[in-house]
Amino acid sequence: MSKRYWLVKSEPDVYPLSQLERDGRTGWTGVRNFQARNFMRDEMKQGELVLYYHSNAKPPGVAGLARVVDGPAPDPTQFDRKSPYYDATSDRAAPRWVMAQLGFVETFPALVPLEVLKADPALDGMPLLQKGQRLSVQPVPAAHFARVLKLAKAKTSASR
DNA sequence: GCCAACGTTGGC
DNA sequence: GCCAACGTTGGC
Repeated sequence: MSKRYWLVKSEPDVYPLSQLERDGRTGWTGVRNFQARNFMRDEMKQGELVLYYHSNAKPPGVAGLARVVDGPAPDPTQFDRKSPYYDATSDRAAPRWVMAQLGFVETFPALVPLEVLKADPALDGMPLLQKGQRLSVQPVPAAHFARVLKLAKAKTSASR
């Protein structure tokens, strides 16, 4: 089976890519959407690459790369009464929410802005760009993933 | 700050 | 099972 590619969203005010770089790796806690959970639980495999997207940012865009560094694990915040992600209905014996485990890979030389992604015909149909999509964890078709990397590199050479 | 789009909840 | 109300996401 070939590798898949992913995208995760994070608000830079909350957990920017630079923080993942400092931490090295992190549990992707706080996801409370079933579809996103299912991707993390069932489909994200160790070693797969992840576009790290900054949402609610100025401007929003892809900041760099992360990697799935381990299998999924129960999200501890669901059992933490002090956490905003606490879920009183989750059973410890069968936790409802899981987290992916992500490691830092690289920060792009420059952010690839959402505006640039939208303007690129090669990215037509990319899930991120679909109207109304809000998934914080989502798949990225291989061709789109390669294209985003190319845009990130193109920025580098253009800035020299 | 606005608001469109979406997911979830709960009354019936 | 339907659907209105509500809360959240996230670009602008």
